[in-house]
Amino acid sequence: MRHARLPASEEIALEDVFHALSDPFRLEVVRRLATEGEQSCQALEGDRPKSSVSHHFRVLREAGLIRTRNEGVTRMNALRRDDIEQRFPGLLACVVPQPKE
Amino acid sequence: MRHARLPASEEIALEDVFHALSDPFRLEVVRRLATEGEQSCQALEGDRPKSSVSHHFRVLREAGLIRTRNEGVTRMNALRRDDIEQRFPGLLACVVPQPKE
DNA sequence: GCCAAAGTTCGAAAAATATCGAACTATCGA
DNA sequence: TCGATAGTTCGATATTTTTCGAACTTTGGC
Repeated sequence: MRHARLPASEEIALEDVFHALSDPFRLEVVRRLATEGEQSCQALEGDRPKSSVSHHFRVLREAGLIRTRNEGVTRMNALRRDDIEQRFPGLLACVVPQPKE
Repeated sequence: MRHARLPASEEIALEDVFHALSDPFRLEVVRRLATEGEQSCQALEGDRPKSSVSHHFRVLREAGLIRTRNEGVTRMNALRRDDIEQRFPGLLACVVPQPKE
């Protein structure tokens, strides 16, 4: 993999996180990763072209919200739950529909 | 921006809040309103021209983060702390340096 | 009434983002 | 090795935001 630009937990910037989450598509992606666990890109693309989906995943990745790993021919995207929680405690809880406890 | 001038608490949209907070100047304004209480616009303007400051306060207002009232010839801006807390519990705590309690 | 102070609005220009097709890359399976 | 699948990258265009000066509004003081 060539472009792995993945900020370390301490490097995650609040402005970047907010910017990433200010787009409805990206916000929905984060919510689904949170509730459904890791997903391929195409599992979350709506009717968008691949290049647009790829762009949004990149924004999420560079903001530090998700991590991507290869699995065969697909790439699985996972929310960096612990890293985000450690850096900005409580933030994810505002974003994600609360699971019953 | 999606909302009219001063959204009611229930109308505050998370995307709008995130967008408003994704700008460093606006994030800093929110932090200062949180720690120092209500302020006039000019108390928070840096070296920016008035029209730019006014623009940023408008974004914050339309996102539902602040409320503005007239006081003589100045306008005082206050964080809508309770409204935000009610709508998105815990969000402000991520943004604002925690006061010692 | 006139003036100054504090913001707002307008309009144009600059900068940042988003969108989308086409070409490219990497991996798997036959 | 060939073909298909899943994404990425590139480049060009479109849309959205930001910036800033100038003109305007509102309020208070004289």
